[in-house]
Amino acid sequence: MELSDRKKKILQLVVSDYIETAVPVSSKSLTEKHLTNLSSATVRSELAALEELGYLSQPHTSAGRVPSIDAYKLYVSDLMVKDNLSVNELEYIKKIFLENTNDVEQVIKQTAKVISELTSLTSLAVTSHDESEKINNIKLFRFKPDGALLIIVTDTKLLKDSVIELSQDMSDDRIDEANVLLERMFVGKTFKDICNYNYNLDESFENYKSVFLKVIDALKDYVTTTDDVILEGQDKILQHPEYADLEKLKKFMSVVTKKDKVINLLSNDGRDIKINVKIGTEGYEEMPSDCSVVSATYSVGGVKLGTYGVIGPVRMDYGKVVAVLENVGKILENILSNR
Amino acid sequence: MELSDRKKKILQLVVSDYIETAVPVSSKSLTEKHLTNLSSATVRSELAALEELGYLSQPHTSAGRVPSIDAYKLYVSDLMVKDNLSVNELEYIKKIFLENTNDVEQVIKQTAKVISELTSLTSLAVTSHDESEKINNIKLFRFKPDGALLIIVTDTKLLKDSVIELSQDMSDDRIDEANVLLERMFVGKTFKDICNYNYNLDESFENYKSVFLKVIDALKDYVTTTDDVILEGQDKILQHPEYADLEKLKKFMSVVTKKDKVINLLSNDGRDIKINVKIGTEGYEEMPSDCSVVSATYSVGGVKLGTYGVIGPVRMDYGKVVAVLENVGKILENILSNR
DNA sequence: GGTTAGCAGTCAAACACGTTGAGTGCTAAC
DNA sequence: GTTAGCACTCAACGTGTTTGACTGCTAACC
Repeated sequence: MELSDRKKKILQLVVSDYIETAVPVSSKSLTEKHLTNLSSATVRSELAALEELGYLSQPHTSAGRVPSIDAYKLYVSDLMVKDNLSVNELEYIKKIFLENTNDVEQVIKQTAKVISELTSLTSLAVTSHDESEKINNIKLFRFKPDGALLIIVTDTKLLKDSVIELSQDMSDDRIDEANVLLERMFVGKTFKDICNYNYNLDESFENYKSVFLKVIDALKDYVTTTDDVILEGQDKILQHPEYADLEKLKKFMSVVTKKDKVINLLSNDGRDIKINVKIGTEGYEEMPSDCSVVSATYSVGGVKLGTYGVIGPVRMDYGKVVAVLENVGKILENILSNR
Repeated sequence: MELSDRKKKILQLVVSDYIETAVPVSSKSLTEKHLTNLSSATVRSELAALEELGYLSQPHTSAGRVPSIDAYKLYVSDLMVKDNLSVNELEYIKKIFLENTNDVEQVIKQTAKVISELTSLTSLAVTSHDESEKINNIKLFRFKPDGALLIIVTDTKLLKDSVIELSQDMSDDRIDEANVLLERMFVGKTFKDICNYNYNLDESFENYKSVFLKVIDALKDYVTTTDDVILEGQDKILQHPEYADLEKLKKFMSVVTKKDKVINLLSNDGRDIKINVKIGTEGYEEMPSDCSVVSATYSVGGVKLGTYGVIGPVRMDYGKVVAVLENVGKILENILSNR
């Protein structure tokens, strides 16, 4: 059933008021603040109708109304006005990304931090290990007698490195030779190619066989390894009155500090949408039910960079959150692709 | 004034009981649990004496006794029995350090995590940028047309890297030549040497002047840059009843997430002791006063690795904490120096 | 002198109760 | 369809009251 325009308007006011104040909204406050041409009794009957439809509920008979999960969903999809970020906020985002755009780790951390700061919510991030990422540059660098650093630069121009053990008899010359071969073999290939291809290292590799096997392992590791999870602004959750309860806080923290659970929260169920809003975390055990997660996946030139998002009370400022996620994504993608 | 043996014994029991239970200890519970050959009235008069001396206090007249800051100090310096870690715990520590002993960042994180896990407290770490650290290996590695990675291996065999911008006309050959010069100039030198020495790059450096200046800047940066701060187990604080109060939690979080404040908390006031115990964080503004910090500085071969510690309620298990810090340090230093 | 039993005193915590006021639903009139 | 008026509900708050876990004190005892 389609809601009348007035019902929509009232529902929108209730949700946005409640998001702002965290207090059940009463018919009186609505007529005083927004609907000055209506009496509270009229609004009351509309509210009763909306409650009948499942969009509102009362904590107790003599309290105002609180939005239901369905109301939030409708609010996000239909009723909400997306925020515009202020010039200051946009400048702040840009400033953050001016430095350190080489180190993946740094970029992710900074991104998560910006998002957390601007939304006043705890932010989450998982790095994507995109199989279709192409290798642009690869090289071994000996840093101690029995160890070398494998440095990989990909499409997105972000650095990755890992340590490779060397056998004792690996001379510097042979590392140089190995580097030539490495370049020939892997530059221009995607991680997927490498995983699928079955390298049979013939006699020309004789001298480097063990090193090459380790390099291939390391490359495969980038794809199969469990994703990195970053958490920023854990303290932000304390600002929200719904988490004044210690038990809820504990639940929240215990989920948010567990890698696999976070990955689960940020998954977008295969749907290919830019911004993913999960209202009410039903189905996520251990999670307090009045939690929402809003996430976005960023990519550069078709290669996924990672998924970023925020987690907080269902009563969060979706307009602002969506605006922040969109803008951070836009700016980040811009900077990374124009290097 | 020196305490009688019995007073010491009773004070020790009160502190350890309170640490365990978080409940003011009564004369009755002491005679029931530990001092079965004394009556509660006797203990009561001893408690009254200890209160007179400033070691104990009562939350209210009809409550048991709670240790004062002075009592904790005496407990740590004189009365406490240091814990022995279980075989399982020792194995757990060793296992953690088996991998990733090359990447500084990883080592620090893991160390902080182990400490947090074993003590059930929030752990803090600051990396030391020790001026006296010697450079073992240094090399530039081009990873994109206008950028190179500067890789430095030090005495402690831990990797450090930073990105150096390259001018457009820097050929690969010239990078190779620069690397030869870099090695000649910096290997065997300490960061201190480099900071103090005034490099006047004569005509033989003509081609690399700009790169060298950048490298020198990067090297100096390692020393002057503000230290990295790591935080682990922030959620652990929720387990302690003294932080059931939201305001305290906020204060705690706001300090613990601020770099400069953490560095301050972990500073050892120039005193050259292995384990530093700060009981009651008086003088640290914004910090709830009933906080303690226990920290230790780890080093390998005379080079400081960093300072690690825990922060939590004054009522923490000092015996356990000290044992964990000592053992983690021993094992870490061992592993790193025997590579 | 140190130790103990007994007893009066204190006070937080828990519970019950009354009051208040912000909110509602319903109804009758406009 | 809208509104004023009124009875009703119930969380929040403040005020007793009771309970029991402590203590300090005192007088007797070893």
